[in-house]
Amino acid sequence: MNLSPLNERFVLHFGEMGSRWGVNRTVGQIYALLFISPKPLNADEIVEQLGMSRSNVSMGMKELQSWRLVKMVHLAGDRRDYFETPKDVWEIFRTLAEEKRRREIEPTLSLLRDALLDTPANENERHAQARMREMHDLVELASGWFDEVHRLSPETLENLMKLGAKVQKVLGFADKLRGNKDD
Amino acid sequence: MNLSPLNERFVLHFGEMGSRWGVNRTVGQIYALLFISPKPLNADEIVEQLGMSRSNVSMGMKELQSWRLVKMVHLAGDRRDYFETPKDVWEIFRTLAEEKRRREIEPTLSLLRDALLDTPANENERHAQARMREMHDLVELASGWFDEVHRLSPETLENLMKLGAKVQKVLGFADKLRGNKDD
DNA sequence: TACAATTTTCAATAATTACTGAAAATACAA
DNA sequence: TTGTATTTTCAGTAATTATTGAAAATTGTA
Repeated sequence: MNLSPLNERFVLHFGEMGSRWGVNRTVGQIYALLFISPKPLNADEIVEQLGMSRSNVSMGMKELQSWRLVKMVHLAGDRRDYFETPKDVWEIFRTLAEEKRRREIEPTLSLLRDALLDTPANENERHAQARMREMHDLVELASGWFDEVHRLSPETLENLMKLGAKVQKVLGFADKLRGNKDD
Repeated sequence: MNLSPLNERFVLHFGEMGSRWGVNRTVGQIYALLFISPKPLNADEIVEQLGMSRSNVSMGMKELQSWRLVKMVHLAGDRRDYFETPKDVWEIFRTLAEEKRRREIEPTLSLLRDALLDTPANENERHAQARMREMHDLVELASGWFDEVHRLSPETLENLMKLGAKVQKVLGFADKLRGNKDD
C-alpha cells in the first residue's frame, strides 16, 4: 500500500469496518482513499496506491456508484474515468441513510405488509401475525419519521442535532402541536 | 423447516436479511422464530423447528445474547435453558441502535480522534486530516444527538415520530431555544 | 474503418465464513 | 461422589464471498 502513515491508517480502518457496514474490504478502502483525496482519482491511481487488481477496482467502483457514494468525473483531454466522493459530509450522511433504508428496511416492510394480509390459519399464526403487526407499525412509523427528517436542509438538520439537551423541551412544544390538528 | 406457511415466510425472510444486517442466516432465523413465538423456546425446539444443528443453535444464541436481543429464562422444574425476545418493540429498537452504535460507530470515532492528534507530515496529509475532521465532527454530532433521543421514553419517542409533518414547525421553536442559552 | 486506450466481464482460485458432529465441559440430582 | 441431562467447544468440512488475470467489450481517435 502506497500511502503516507496517517492516510494508510484511515484507509485500513475503513477496509476493516467495511464488512460491518456491508461492503467488502477493498470497497471500504477505495471509498476511504477517495474521501481523503484532494482530487479525483482514476482507476490506475487507485490500483497503484492500494495495491489491488485493476478488475477489483472496477468492480468496487461499480458498487460504490450503486450506493451513490462516488461519482464519475472527467478531466479535459483525458479519456480515463476519474472518481470522487461528494464533498459535503451531510450529503453523504443522507445518501447513506437513504440507501440503507432502501436496501435494509423496505424489503422487510414489504414482507410485513404482505404477511398482514394473510388470514392466520390457527392460534399460533394468529399470535405470530400480531407480533408482525407490532413490528410493522414501528418500522413504518420510524420510516415515515425518517422521511420527514431527511427532507430537512443540512443546516436545519445540523441545528436539530445541536439542540442536544434541549430535545426534551422541544417535545413539550411538540405535544402542543399534536393537539392542534389543523395547524 | 417445521413451521406453518406464514411463520416460515417470516423466518426465511429474516434469514435472508440477516446478512445485510451483519448476522448470518441461521442467527436471523432463530431471532425471527423467537420473535413470533408465543412462549420461550429451548434449543431443541429451535433445532426441531428450523432444522439446523444443535451446535449451530448454541452459537447463534450466544451471538443473539451478545446483541442483547434475546434473554435466557428458566421454567419451573425444567433444567433446560429457554430463550425469548423482549416483548416491547420499542425496547428492541433502542437496544439494536445502541449495539450498532457501539460496534459500527464508536471504533471509527475513536480512530478519527486519534488521527486528529497527529501532526500532518505534508500537504497531502494536511488535506486528508481536514477531511477526517469534517467526518469526525459530523459523526460526533449525530452520535451525541442519538444519545439524547435514546434517553427518551418509548412514549415520548413515539410522539416525536408521530409528529411527522410538524417537524419543521418544531424546529422553528428549536431555534428560539437555541438562542436562549440559560433556559 | 482500423487502431489504441480503457473499462468490464467472467471463470478460476483464494480467502473467509458458516455449519456440523463428536467430544469435552458443565450443571444438577440421586 | 457418580451418573445423567444439557450446553459448549472445536476441528473438519461445506458453502459463500472476494480477488485475480486474461479475454472481451467499449470508447474514442487518427
